[in-house]
Amino acid sequence: MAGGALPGFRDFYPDEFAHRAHIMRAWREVARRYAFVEYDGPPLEPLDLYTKKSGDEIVGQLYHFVDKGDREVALRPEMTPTFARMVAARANALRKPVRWFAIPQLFRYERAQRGRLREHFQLNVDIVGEASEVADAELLAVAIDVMRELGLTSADVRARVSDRRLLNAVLTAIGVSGAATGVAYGVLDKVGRQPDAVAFEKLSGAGLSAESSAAIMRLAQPGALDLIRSVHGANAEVKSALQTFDAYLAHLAALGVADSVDVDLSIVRGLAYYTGIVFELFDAKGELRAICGGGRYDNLLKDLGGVDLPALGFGMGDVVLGELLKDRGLMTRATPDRPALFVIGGPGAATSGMAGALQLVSVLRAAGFAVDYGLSEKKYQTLPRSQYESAQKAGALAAIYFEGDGRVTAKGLIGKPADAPTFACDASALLSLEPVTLDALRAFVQRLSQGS
RNA sequence: GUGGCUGUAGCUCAACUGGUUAGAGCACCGGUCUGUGGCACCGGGGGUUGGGGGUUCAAGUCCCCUCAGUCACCCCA
Repeated sequence: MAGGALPGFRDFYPDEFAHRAHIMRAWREVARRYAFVEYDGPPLEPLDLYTKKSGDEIVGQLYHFVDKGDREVALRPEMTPTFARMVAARANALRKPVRWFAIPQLFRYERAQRGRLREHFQLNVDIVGEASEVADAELLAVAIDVMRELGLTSADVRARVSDRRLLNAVLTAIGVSGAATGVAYGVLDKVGRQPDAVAFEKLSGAGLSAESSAAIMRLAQPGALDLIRSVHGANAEVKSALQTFDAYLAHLAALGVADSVDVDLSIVRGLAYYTGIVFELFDAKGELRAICGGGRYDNLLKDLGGVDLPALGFGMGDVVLGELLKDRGLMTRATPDRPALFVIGGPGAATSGMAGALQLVSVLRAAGFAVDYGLSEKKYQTLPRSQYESAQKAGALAAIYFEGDGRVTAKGLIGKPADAPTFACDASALLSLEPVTLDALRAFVQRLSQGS
């Protein structure tokens, strides 16, 4: 549509904003339960913050430009470099382990597709300063608990976990080394999405024997862990990595999330900086892109900020997650806030006038109620029937009006008019903010909100 | 960046093999209903059929370009 948002960018109308808020509420709530604290950084960063880590080829996928001070800058495509910088700058002063999270809006100049836009919000959760696999388990538990918070069960979303150290040890044991390692990673990453014949061709092209290639391909199969245990269990490197990974799985079970976790050594993660346990979250039907991905990146802080601290984290975008929630019917309750009370012109409208209505509105708001009304004298004086309609369409719990005999009446708007709950009080008591009257009205509204 | 598919009102869709001023439902706005409700009835605003060009007496319909969406690739968050 002409005149709409830029391609890959979204307008958030109230309904969509409510969906976004629903997701962000869940993010913050779970992060809070896990005792992570929120931080943020600039949405615009020096270009080289990203080129240093990822190489110049990433520039083609960045929103970048030269600012008026001749600085090369870019809209942040990810949060990790900013996070690494912030942590590194105060590394000595921060209490370890650091548990921080952020909800940045990220940008990437790429062709938009379903679940993949040029802009999205992403929950970033990171832990710094703890090398134990307990931290890895804690991290994945956060991600899985976010799913639960949003109503997604282990039948909806699966976590796939792998370990680069284990994979590296096994590859070495198989006899894969040097450039062939990268090829093996690439092939494993594409298992299921690329014909096996192509995979074998690539492995062979990297100088690997047919037996080695077959062994690599078996790593992507279910039960690969047991296979590794029996074939390479005696290898010291493999044995050590297996112990860590087994402990990790045991921690996940103890944290109560094992039912959502599958071991899948073909999870490689595109980002090169991962060094240990990595994971991704997918919808169980496999219809969408990854919901979440992360893992351990023990060398990144050293490479970026010169501080040698172990670290791990994940990113979870709002786009794919939102698609999944909509597909599963879990987004229907996420609606814009509605007013509690809607002031209409009742029998007392003629005598109270607009001034009286506004005074009532003002008092109710001072008392903390969310209050809406017609915004015009004409509407205030029009037929009660159509005013009730307006109040209902606004989603108000109750309509409230002057009776004209010194009293104010509030009437519930749910159900039939005949058995609508009614609240009545003295107008002057309400307008003078009398505590007993206000409490009674609050209780009335509270009852209505629970009934709906 | 490459290729396939799609594009009619805010939304869901109509419009026979090209043929009068492109329609409907929902939504929105106004009115009637002389006073307690999601109703009903009446009326209204809204589309240069994504945009541009071409073929034709005539294009929403056919052709080309372009833009956007979508899917696959690429790449990844």
